[in-house]
Amino acid sequence: MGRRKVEIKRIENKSSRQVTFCKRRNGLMEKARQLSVLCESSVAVVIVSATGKLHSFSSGDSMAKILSRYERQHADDHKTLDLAEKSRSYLSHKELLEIVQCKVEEANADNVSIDSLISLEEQFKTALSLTRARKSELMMELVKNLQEKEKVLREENRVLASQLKKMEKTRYLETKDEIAMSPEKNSGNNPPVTLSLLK
Amino acid sequence: MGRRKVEIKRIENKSSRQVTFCKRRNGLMEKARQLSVLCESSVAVVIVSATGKLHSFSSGDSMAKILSRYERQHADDHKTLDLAEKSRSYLSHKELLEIVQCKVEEANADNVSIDSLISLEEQFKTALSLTRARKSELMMELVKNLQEKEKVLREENRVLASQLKKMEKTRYLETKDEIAMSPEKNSGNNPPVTLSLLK
DNA sequence: AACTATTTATAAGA
DNA sequence: TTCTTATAAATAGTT
Repeated sequence: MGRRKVEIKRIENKSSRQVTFCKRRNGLMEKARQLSVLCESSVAVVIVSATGKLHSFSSGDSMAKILSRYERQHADDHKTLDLAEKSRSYLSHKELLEIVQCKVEEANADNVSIDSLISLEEQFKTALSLTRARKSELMMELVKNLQEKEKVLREENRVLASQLKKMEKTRYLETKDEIAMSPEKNSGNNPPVTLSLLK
Repeated sequence: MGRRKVEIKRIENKSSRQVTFCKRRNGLMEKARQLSVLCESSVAVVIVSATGKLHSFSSGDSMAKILSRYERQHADDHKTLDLAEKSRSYLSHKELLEIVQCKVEEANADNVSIDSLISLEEQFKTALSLTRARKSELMMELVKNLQEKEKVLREENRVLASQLKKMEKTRYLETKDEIAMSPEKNSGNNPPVTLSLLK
């Protein structure tokens, strides 16, 4: 439906491919919208351009709802996918936790088998101990870093303090000379303030 | 693009709506395919008919991959959805566990904050104990059921045994009469076999 | 981004 | 349902 018939195969010219992408993308979205309205159905379209840019359309029902319907249907398909595919861990921690929450509630309500709960228990046990281990590891790292930082700061401070002391001493001697000449009271004996931080 | 122009609004006639749904669904899928080929992009289409039937198309890249790209983009959107929406727990136990596995691996590799791990630990702790509690509950139920069943069976068995005993006794008396007439050796004193189950 | 010659999709009819 | 066909709609190439 254009000036000439086109074969359905990759368009080699980059710019005309880009233009066609834009036009047909819009066309597809519009068709999706029309279908959803005319036939009151739920339609979701997700397009990822060659450059990785995302475009999506979803009718009345939210995208999540439509995709969830898809996932329900295909829940068992995933069992056979390889791990790389399974690693589509596109959920944030937060989302994972929400799902875990749901699952646990579901496990509490439904007719779940004991076997499946034993396995769930085991998996959570493992997940818990791995999480805990990683947490400990990170905390140890953090502590180490903080200790390192403290050490550096202490050293800096020590150097500063010693420099200050030296200065005080010099000034004290100078002041003594001055006092010898004009004997007013003077608070020259204060210890350097920074020393307190070394306690 | 038909005999006449149609307004884009719900088609009231049920059968023509059905026909239109079918035609336009096919049209949409074909358009999606063409777009993906012409512009080497990833396209996913999910359609849920008014009757809840599912239809989907995905180009080269698997549906899961395309949807994961979508979810990655919108990971943060979900934070604001209400709980009902979040309850899209459309994952099987198995899938959940795969994701948990991934998450744990991710937590082990990435620059995850300690705070987030503490929360993850807490959540897994809760999930573990809830799962464990539900498991115990179900097992108790199962045990109770089994005990109930055993009781019923025992009772049945007892009744049968007593009936059998009665019969044996009757036969024994009859046999004694026969022996009195023709005195051959006879194993008539065996206790009923079923009684052993009552131990 | 508009235009328009054509192709394509499809609404209604058979 | 499937096919046919008149017509609306989409779009390829052009400006």
